[in-house]
Amino acid sequence: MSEYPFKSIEARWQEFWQKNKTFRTPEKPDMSRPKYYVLDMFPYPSGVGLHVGHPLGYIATDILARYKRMKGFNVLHPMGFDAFGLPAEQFAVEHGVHPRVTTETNIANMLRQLKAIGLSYDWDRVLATTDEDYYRWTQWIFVQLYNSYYDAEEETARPIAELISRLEGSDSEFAAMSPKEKDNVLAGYRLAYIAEVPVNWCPGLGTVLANEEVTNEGKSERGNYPVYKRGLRQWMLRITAYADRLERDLEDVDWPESVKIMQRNWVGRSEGAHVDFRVPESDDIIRVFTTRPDTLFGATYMVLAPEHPLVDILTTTGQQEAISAYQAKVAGRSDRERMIDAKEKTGVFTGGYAVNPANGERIPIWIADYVLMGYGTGAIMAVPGQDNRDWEFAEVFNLPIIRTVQPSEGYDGKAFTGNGPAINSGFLNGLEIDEAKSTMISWLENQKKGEGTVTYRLRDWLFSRQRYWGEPFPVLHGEDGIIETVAESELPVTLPPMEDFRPESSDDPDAPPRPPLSRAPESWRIISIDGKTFERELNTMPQWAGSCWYYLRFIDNKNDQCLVDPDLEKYWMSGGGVDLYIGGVEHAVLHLLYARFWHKVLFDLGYVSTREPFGRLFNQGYIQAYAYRDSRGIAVDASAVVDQDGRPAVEVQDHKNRIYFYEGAEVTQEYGKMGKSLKNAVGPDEINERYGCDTLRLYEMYLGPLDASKPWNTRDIVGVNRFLRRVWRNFVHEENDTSLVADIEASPELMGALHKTIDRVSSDMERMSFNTAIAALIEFTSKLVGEDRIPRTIAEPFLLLLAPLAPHMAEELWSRIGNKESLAYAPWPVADPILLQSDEIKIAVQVNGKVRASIQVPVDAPKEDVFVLARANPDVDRHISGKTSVRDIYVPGRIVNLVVR
RNA sequence: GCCCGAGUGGCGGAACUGGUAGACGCAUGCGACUCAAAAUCGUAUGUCCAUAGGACGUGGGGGUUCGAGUCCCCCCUCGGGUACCA
Repeated sequence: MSEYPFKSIEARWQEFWQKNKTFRTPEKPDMSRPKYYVLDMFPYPSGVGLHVGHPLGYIATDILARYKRMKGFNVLHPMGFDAFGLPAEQFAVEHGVHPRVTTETNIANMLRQLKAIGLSYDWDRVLATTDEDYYRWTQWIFVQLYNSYYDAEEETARPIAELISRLEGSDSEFAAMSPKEKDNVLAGYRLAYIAEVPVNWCPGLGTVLANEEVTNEGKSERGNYPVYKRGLRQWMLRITAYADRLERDLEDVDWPESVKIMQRNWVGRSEGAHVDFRVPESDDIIRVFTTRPDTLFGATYMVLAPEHPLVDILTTTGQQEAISAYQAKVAGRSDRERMIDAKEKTGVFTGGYAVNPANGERIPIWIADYVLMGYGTGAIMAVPGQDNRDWEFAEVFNLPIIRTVQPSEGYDGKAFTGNGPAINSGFLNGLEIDEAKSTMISWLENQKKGEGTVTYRLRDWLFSRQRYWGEPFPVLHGEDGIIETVAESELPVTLPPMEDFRPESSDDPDAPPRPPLSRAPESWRIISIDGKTFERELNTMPQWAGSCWYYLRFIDNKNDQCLVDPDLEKYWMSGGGVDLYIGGVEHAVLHLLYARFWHKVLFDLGYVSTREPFGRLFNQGYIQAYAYRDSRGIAVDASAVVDQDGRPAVEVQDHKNRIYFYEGAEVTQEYGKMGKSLKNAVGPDEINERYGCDTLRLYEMYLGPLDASKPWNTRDIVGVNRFLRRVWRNFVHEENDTSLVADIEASPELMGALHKTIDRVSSDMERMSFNTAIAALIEFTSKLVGEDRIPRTIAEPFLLLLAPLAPHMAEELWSRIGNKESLAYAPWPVADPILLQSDEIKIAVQVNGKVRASIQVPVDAPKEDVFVLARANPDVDRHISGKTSVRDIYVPGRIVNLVVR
């Protein structure tokens, strides 16, 4: 008896592919052939290894890579690791193990797991963002950003040197400045610059925290230290310069419409006006941005963000206490929490007033947390008549409401946001909104009280981190405050060896940050060039940096002269960039926007040939699983959670009336994306061991459509395993292990079924509908069960169809029926159109839209004949006899509908 | 809060362009093989009423249409993102 020996088969073929470098993409490909660049979003090499959610996308891209090879494409299908980042650093802080060691161990383990799934990556192109010869070029790109500015007129990045020589020549004031002053001016232009921005500062940990690392009580997730909002000098990247292009060029890419919409909303272009409100008896001006300058006459009060710099000046002595208390309350909350609670309107009157520039009225100035410092100017004019949030605020605090747009007839709601003529608005009265806007903008401009403007929700990219395990900035700070970038020949600036990776903590919330690199040996920190002393930048880059351009490095990963060879770049990126990029929709905005931004800069500077990096994007769904949170709202390791009877949560999670505990403390259950955030990962190794990776591959694809999220449940896995065992029995004799494939003629029925299967599987491959492709193969396999011998003309095409999905079994059977070569590059079968045709088709007959019968008709039967046949059917006749015919409908090849009364 | 998705039998899902809802798989029932079990093969399986047959049915409510899982409006629930998790 030979039961499907998956272990030996899978080991043999994985070794074969590795030894023969079957899937290696030549460094110099034959460029006369079409190319297909299929890319996965690369993983973080976590300590727990791959979870079953990762391979969902990887198996899909692998199937396509294998399919495209069989279709004659040069395929580039690489894999790498986004290996800088917090967990390795955190582990280092806690256990004293260098992040490099942890990272290398984790990568080795994940490589083993990836290879064990039979993924056809070009293993010679594996890279990690932590490789010195990779981050050398990440730093190089940073230098390009620093040394460039955005020419808004020409809409392109240019070398800053061009701007300097222009200013030196035409601007005498600039020419006369000291180097330090010039630096300050240029910082206003560079694509990389330093600015002070508000952050969640945790002095106890000596670092900035993400919103998710801050608990509801304003404490740090780790260590429970207090967290403060404070300004910090940070590296920023001027992504806002590209806002328009990032929005506009979405038109040219084949991405899910929802992702494009999210990116457009994230960029958040809005047209409107800046309006200046004067503060009486002072020189202070409060500038606001509004999308509705036409409603200025209805601005009855102003609201500033609690952190707005003018608040302290405007606040009267009587209000001082209330204002400070409110500011303190708000400071401990994240922007997100402020927005979630936005329905509950809170705020405090500053005691100060401003003058409405349209009508000269004195209006009160409030502070409230629904106005965020990070958007617009951090101040708004409140127009309750036309804005819901303002209306609600005005109701709570008894502020005046003036309608300045005539609501439509019968309108009895609160704020009116629809169209209508202006009222109570002086010179605007009677004008429709669009006209009123432009009239008001010209008036403001004439009066020097404001101007028309476009703003974006998008903010510049905060690019520095107070961490060790990231790319060092190739930046030197001179004693005189002058900044210099490290010479290209000196790159990479490698991380110094260290034993203590903690940033310096402090009890003083205002103490300057001392990131881990401040503990680096002086020999690293301080360098001397031409007699001048410099200190290295002590911050590092965020994890986003390395993932911003890895798709380019895969094209030419060994190049030590430039980041990518131009000819290779042109070939692999032709046709609009990466041909297919698969990853989770969680990257819809940040990663994809950052990568597009860098790509556009590289395009402007002439290093890449396409405007966009990723021509086609596809989001795979999530594998979801139960997760658990403790009383502070922090996710705990799901595998260590037990119920009240001490049973592991994974065994009872579907049961009702369970209470869950983690280390003795009660936790709450929720359901969501499998991964590190929710700490609910399940690995693929166990399934591999028990059923083999061809089963795992098929199972993950058979779970449902690729873009749908679905729960992880191993119960159904036997189904696809039975399918593979059935295929094996069809091809290999159970007793003597010999091939059952023979050079005999196939029946016309079987041949017809095969070609319909070829047709179905081929179109399913094209539209990435792998679950239905597998269903088609299962159906066809059932038809083979009764056959003693499988005709070769059936067997070979069938194995080729199976090959991308279950490559180990396909290769094994392919070789057992006498083929000497791997099928990895064998041509994909083509369905014979003649065998797909049939003379008769089945048509459903409806009466008044309800199906009553189905009839066989010739494919080309004329309408009238079909109606006659339909009426002749007894099941139809029963429903139409005695009734008047109103209308007969025939959709050829699909349906008959007889409408009667 | 704001932005983006999803919701179809007991379960995972199919139905690609408005045209027979439930392909395929799991689970379950029955049968064959077997001393027996496993494996395998065959067969049935949306719900309700029932004799032929019929009514209902794609999260809920309304609408458009000869015909709606699919299009439009309102609502509910769940998931993703919300800028330092990536």
